[in-house]
Amino acid sequence: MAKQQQLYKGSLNTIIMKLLAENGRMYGYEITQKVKEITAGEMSLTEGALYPALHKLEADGFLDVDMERVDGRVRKYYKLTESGVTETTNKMEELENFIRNMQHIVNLKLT
Amino acid sequence: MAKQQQLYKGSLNTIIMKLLAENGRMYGYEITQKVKEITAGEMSLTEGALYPALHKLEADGFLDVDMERVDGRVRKYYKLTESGVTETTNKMEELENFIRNMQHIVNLKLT
DNA sequence: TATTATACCTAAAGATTATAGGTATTCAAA
DNA sequence: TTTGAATACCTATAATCTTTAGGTATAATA
Repeated sequence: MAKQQQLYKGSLNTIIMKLLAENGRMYGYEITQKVKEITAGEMSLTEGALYPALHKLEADGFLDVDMERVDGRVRKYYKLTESGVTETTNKMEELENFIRNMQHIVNLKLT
Repeated sequence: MAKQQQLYKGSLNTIIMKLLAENGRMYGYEITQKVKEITAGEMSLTEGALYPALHKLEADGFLDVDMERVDGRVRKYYKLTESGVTETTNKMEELENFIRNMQHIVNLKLT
């Protein structure tokens, strides 16, 4: 079992929003599974961080929700609002700038 | 004046230690200037974060300090200890993993 | 002489994530 | 059949890290 990669604080919202941008419509648990799948288990979102983050993004008007009952269980599907799309673009720019600057600072060569 | 890039929380120690690894011996204020210079002012370390971070790294045995009086002002020069060198390697691996995973998650193309 | 740059520092607040619980249903294995 | 794992949601509290907003002091510059 490889050591779990800790999230750099500030990256969670970006992850959530970009996944929604690419997949259109997702529910919380699905997002956690997607991240595990994409990173081969190296990263996993904790639910204690994820759900409050989703609620905050919704409260800020970046996400819309609709409930759906599937196989006897309720899912809360989230999708980006219009301002959520704009915010996603901003977050992505921030991430790209951060990574670019970090590359320069730590003299990092990415493959 | 472009918007200041916020640090992703968790990256400060990595920045400090990698700069020390590359430059051998630096003092706090010098580190802040170096980051500004490298990132063309896009990033700047706040002193309120930097100095406590340096003290913690020293307390954890990753940094050694010696004082020096230069032009009537005291500088505290820091350098990596042996375990600091090891820790720097670990931090760099973490950063590389984080960036790689983020690239996959957000489908990011870096130039 | 007043301001900017250099050089250090700390306390408190703010933001974000982790830990550690909780509920409830479905499905598979024992 | 009941036990455990997976699915699916949630919250409160703690922990972590950085920002904000101060502070002191010297040297150089306007």
